[in-house]
Amino acid sequence: MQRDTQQRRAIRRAFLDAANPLTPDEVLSRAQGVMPSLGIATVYRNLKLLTDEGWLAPVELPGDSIRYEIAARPHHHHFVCRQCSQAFDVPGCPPGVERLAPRGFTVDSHELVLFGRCAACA
Amino acid sequence: MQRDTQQRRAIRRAFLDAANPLTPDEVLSRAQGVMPSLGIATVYRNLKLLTDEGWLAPVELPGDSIRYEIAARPHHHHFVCRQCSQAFDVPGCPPGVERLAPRGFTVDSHELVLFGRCAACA
DNA sequence: ATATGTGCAAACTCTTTGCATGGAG
DNA sequence: CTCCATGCAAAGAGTTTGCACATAT
Repeated sequence: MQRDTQQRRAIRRAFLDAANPLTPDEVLSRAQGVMPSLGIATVYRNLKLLTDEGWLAPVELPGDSIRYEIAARPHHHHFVCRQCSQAFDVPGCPPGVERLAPRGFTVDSHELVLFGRCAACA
Repeated sequence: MQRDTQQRRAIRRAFLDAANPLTPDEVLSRAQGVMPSLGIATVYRNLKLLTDEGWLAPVELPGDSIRYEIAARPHHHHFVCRQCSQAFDVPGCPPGVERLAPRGFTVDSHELVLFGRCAACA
């Protein structure tokens, strides 16, 4: 069974407070605000655990480490700022995306990433 | 100035012969067919160099190492097979993709990745 | 002849794992 | 009191860099 440790609670809190997908490092520094002794290995272990559990979903955006976000969010995509390299959520999805696949290929999911400058870095 | 070494020629050949974007490792093993003494460090150095030159373009598909492809190709996207983890080119692009960005954000490029089973792994 | 390019090995970064200790139940 | 979870440090994977030697020009 799963224990409700301070570390795990701090990590979950980090995601609940975040508006964007977070890298392991971002999770570490945010969660250390509450739990300063937290180590990076624990972060990785919990990211894996919370993902297996279905609470987190991996967001594999190019360029950086893998990020994670709370799984129970509606379908959306991401914008990555080339300046500050933060990831932002983008609502919506272009229709008909799955139909681009070549004949004989089966699409089970897709990821769309926009690159550019975020409002703060513009 | 740039020297036309056997190694560099073997690396360029690997891309000219490939139909898909290649990871550094894939480049190494293909180019070693022609140049067996080729080392991975040389591959990395040349990938960087050919990219800076504009001959290659990085394709940062999630999940794996970064891949590269010849830059002078028409705009297209990619399909990644979850079984064999190869990347395939997908012609076409859904219209209006750039308009998904939030107000105040500037889009300079985008990447669309489809995931699933390729024809061979289906 | 000269300076760029290469191969090797060491350094680095990111992630995972082993092991003794700590804390939730 | 038990066992799962944590922290630390070491081990792995992928990538980059320093240095002496090779080679394209």
